[in-house]
This record gives sequence, C-alpha cells and structure tokens, in this order.
Amino acid sequence: MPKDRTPTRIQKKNRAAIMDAALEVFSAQGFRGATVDEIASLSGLSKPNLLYYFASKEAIYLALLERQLDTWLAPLHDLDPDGEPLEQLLGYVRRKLEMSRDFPRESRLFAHEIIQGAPRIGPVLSRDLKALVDEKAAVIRGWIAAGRIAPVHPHHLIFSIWSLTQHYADFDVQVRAVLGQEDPFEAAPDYLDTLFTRLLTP
Amino acid sequence: MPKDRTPTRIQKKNRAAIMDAALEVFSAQGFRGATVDEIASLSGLSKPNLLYYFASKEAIYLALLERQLDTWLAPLHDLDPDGEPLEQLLGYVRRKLEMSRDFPRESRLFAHEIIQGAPRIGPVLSRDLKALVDEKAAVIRGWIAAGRIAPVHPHHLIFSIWSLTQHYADFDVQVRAVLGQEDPFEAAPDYLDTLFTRLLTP
DNA sequence: TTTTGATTTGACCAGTTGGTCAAAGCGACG
DNA sequence: CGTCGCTTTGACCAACTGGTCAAATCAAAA
Repeated sequence: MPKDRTPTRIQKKNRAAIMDAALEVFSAQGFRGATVDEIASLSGLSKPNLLYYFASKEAIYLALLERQLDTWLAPLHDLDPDGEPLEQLLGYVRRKLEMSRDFPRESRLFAHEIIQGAPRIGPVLSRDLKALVDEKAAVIRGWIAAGRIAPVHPHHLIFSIWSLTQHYADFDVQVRAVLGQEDPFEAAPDYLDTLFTRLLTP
Repeated sequence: MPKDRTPTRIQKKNRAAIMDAALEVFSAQGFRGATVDEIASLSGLSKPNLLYYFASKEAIYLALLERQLDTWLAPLHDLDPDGEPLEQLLGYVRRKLEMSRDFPRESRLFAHEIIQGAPRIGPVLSRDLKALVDEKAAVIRGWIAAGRIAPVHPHHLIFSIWSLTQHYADFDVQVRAVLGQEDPFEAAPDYLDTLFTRLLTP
C-alpha cells in the first residue's frame, strides 16, 4: 500500500486509471455485478497491482461515490435564492439534463446504489442530502409565498427534476429503443423547459 | 425436469413460490447480484429442487420478466383514443403511480434490467414497446392537432410519465430519506395531477 | 553506481457460485 | 399392497471471486 504523503506521478496516474475503469464497470454492472478482475484489466493493471492502490473492491467503490457526490449535487447547491425564480429552476433543470447527457455513467452509478437500497450511502442521504434539499425547499416555498412562482410541493418539485432529467441517463437504452433514430437530447431540453414553465408560471 | 403437460398441484405451488422469491431477490440485487441459493431458501426449497423446476438462474429471470411485462404495460395499453384526453392521461399517470406504490419490486426489476443496458429484453423494447408507444404517441398527436390538449412532444410526454411515477418505486429509499417522516404517496398524486394538468391544459 | 523505497507480478488460497447426478422418498392410482 | 412417475436431496464439481504474499523489478536520489 502506498504511503499517504505526496502521491507519486505514477500513483496519480494509476489511481486515476483505476477510478475511471471502476466507474465504467460499476455503473454498468452495479457493485455485486462488477469484478475486480474486470476493473483491473480495463485499467491496464494486474489484479494484485490494483489492490496495491486500493485496499479492496469496496474501497474503490466508496472512493468513487464520494468523489462524484459533490459534483453531482453542485447544480442544486448553486440554486440562487436571490435569483429570478423561474430562471433559477429552469437553469437547474437544464444543467441536470446536460449532466445526464455528458456523464451518464455517474448517473447510473448512483442509480444502482439507490435502487439497491443505498446500503453504502444511505446515511449520507438522510443527513447531507436531506439537509441540502430541505434548505432549497425552503427557498422555493419562499418564492411561492411571494407569488413569484405557482404553488407546488417543493420536495416533490425537486424529485420531479431529478427523475425527469436522470431518466435520460439511467434508462438511456429504453429511451433510444423507443425513439428509434431520433436523438433523445434533441427534443428533451425544450420539452422539459416547456413542462416546468407551464408548471411554475403563476 | 417436470413434463410440459397439465402441471401438478405441487408444480403450481412450487413454481409460484419460486417466482415470488425470485422477484424479491432479483428486484433487490439485480441479475448478477442475486444467487440461486438465496432464491431457493427464500422459496423454501433446496437448490437442486429449485433447479428441478427451472433449468437455470437465467430461466427464472426470463420467466419473471416475461410474466410481468404485460401487467406492466397494461395501463398504457388501456389509454383510450376515444376518451377525454386529459382525463385519459391523468388516469394513466394515476395508475402508474399506484403501481409504483403497490408493486415496487416489479418496477425495480425492470429498472435493474434497463440500467444495465437491457441485455435480456433489449429486442422486446425495440420491437413491442416501441410499437405500443408509437401507437399511443399517434393518439396524443391527434389530440394535440384537434386542440384538445396543449402541444407537447408525445414520446417525451410518455417518458416523463414513466420517469415521474417509477421514481417513487425505484428510488424509494432516497425519496424517503429526503422526506423524513412524510409518506411520499401522500402528496405525490396531487403533485403529479397538478403537473400534468398545467402541462396539458390548452 | 549503489541504495532505497516504490511498483509489479506469478503463484496461491479459501469461499462462493451455478449447476449436476445418482439415489432416495413420496403419492396416487391400479 | 405394489408400482410407477413425480419430487426431493446430499454429495459433488469446475469455474470464478476477492484477496494475500514473497519475491522480483523498477526509478530516482545519493
């Protein structure tokens, strides 16, 4: 196991390669479906060499989840209480949809974890995620009270943004199967824009 | 292996027990995460006995998917071209949401399959599901042309119904973690009703 | 060049997995 | 009761899994 101080150039490179390969495999197969061998070969390392950088399969998985979590929640974090309400919310939707298009693996990684009952990040959800959502829900409630957007249940509004946008990443295969030739991300932005505009315009 | 003709009372009972146990396990763990041992013990049979009724783990999984598929698509099938458009669509939403509440395991079973790239029901999606959706999309397009609902992209409308309703089954843990005490299915029906009413009212 | 620590590997291990098989048990019908 | 086909099981297996370890190799500072 490499020491904790000042990672080598090689350490950085190999850790990055492992994380990327792990994202590929875990997001496609879930935790139990993924194998260390597959991650190792995809990252160009032997299995013992991979386990020289990460203590265990679970350690890789946890490192991945942790690394992606902040990135994943950033758009919600950026929701500005002092901004124009509809503009803020539509911007949030747009950014989440872009993330589904540009980072579908990250989306599916979380999807797997949560569908299985969030056995490894459950506590984080009930603590950090809940706190963040509650905070933003309060902002939305304020906007509603001020008559700046139409009245809706704030929490469910956020759920609907998550589900509508992440659907295009998590269920990509289904969406494309049903659409045939058409690119999902051609019409989706306008559709969601329209949906939330009609929902939220007072 | 039991013969194909006229299943015994015992065959019926055991097959049913296996299917139910398999639904429990597959929906929680996905295909690769599930083990035959777990399904066997949950259904009260020994592993060799289970494999006397189903040729393989995959055979159980496929039988499950096939059995649930019709049930799963029934609500969309029932969308009546001759009904009142908004009423039909809101009814579809309501029924899908009830299914998420009453049959979350079935929802998660499909979710697992599709997130992993639908390796086993991909063809069914591109053929049967696509055909059904295209048919109903045409109905919706007709309603829009007649000015009976507001203009929206029909396919994406259907995607949004799927994602919004199934989210409450597939991501149940997250939803409950964020909501805390509150029951998701208390406010969800009204929320979705409002959302689609505002979206679709001309 | 030598040394020292970082890096890599082949061989190996114990536990789990899906699946097999011959033999034993059971139930209904004559 | 006896028989015959359905049902159940214990013992077993080969492949795979996550993980270990001692030894070999490599890189860079001295």
